[in-house]
Amino acid sequence: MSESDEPAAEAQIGAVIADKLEDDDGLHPRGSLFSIGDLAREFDVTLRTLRFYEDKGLINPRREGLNRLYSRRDRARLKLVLMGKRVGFSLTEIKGMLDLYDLRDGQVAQLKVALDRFNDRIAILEKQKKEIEQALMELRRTTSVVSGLLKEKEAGARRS
Amino acid sequence: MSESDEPAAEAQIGAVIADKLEDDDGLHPRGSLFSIGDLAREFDVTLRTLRFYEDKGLINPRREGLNRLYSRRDRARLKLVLMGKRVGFSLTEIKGMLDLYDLRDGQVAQLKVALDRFNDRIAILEKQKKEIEQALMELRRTTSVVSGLLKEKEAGARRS
DNA sequence: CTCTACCTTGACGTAAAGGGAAGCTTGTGC
DNA sequence: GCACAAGCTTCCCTTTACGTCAAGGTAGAG
Repeated sequence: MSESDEPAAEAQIGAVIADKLEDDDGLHPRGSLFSIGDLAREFDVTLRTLRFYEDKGLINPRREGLNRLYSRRDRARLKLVLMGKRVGFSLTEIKGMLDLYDLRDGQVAQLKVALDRFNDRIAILEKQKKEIEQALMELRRTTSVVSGLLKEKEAGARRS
Repeated sequence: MSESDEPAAEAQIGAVIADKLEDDDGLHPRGSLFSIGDLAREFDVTLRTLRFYEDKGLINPRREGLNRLYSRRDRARLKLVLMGKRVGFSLTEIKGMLDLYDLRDGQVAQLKVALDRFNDRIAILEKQKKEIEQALMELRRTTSVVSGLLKEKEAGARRS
């Protein structure tokens, strides 16, 4: 239950939002910069994945020659992406929300939109949960029927 | 709560297994035969789907010239396929189980295998259910954080 | 100079379950 | 004699989230 190990293995959502709000774009001289490998290790994703996300417009690291250089902001975006994935958003949906953030005109409106999406997702997840519960019931019924049949069959076999 | 309407719209699993055990292969003269359209209507699937299933080896209707002719057995298989889908098996997995049935040597062994698969599925579904519950928790936490932020922002805006 | 590790782009593959459309038959009824 | 309904086959398209080569660049270690 310590809290200093595994810095962001599970990316607390609170921290994500917090990071998002830290918002140290490129304002200060040179914050912490990361290589693609750094982020891959930290968040346990493959390099391919990071490049893929970039290709999809989810992250936009600068270049140092050919190599990608990720800022803290890129890192925060990645965190958001991964948390989005965990709760079931598609990359496209996530991009939509990230793009909204980037517009950051009033911010408030954007947050409201995000909030709505979250609530939609919650509804969807609850529905899926019910479907799974349905499936579970059907399966349990089935297994009990089948095991009943099995017992009959075996009993029959013993009698013959 | 009546039980005579919607014959198989939801295919009771008990009935499925029962059908499977009726086992009227081609033994008796001429049972009931169905056209592709018949089954499509009865189970609310498209013709495309039925042909697709055939393509995947899940059903093997005979031909009357070019046209497909489905036997009661084909129909029972279809029922199993659809129920398998409902509980989350892939078509490939379903085919595997159906093929086992067709080996019908001892039958008992096959039923045991099916039973195992069912239990595996149950485990998977339970896991998914937990994941969904996790996601729900994360989302709920997030929404509360975000709506908290929103309130702050709005309050701040009013003060400025 | 050569290894090795790490990085790059780009194209193609994969799984799942069909959807959709083109274009040909066949049967039925008027 | 023709339209219309149903079927048939074949082939390509879709979505999601990457994995997997291919083919080569670059930098530091020894």
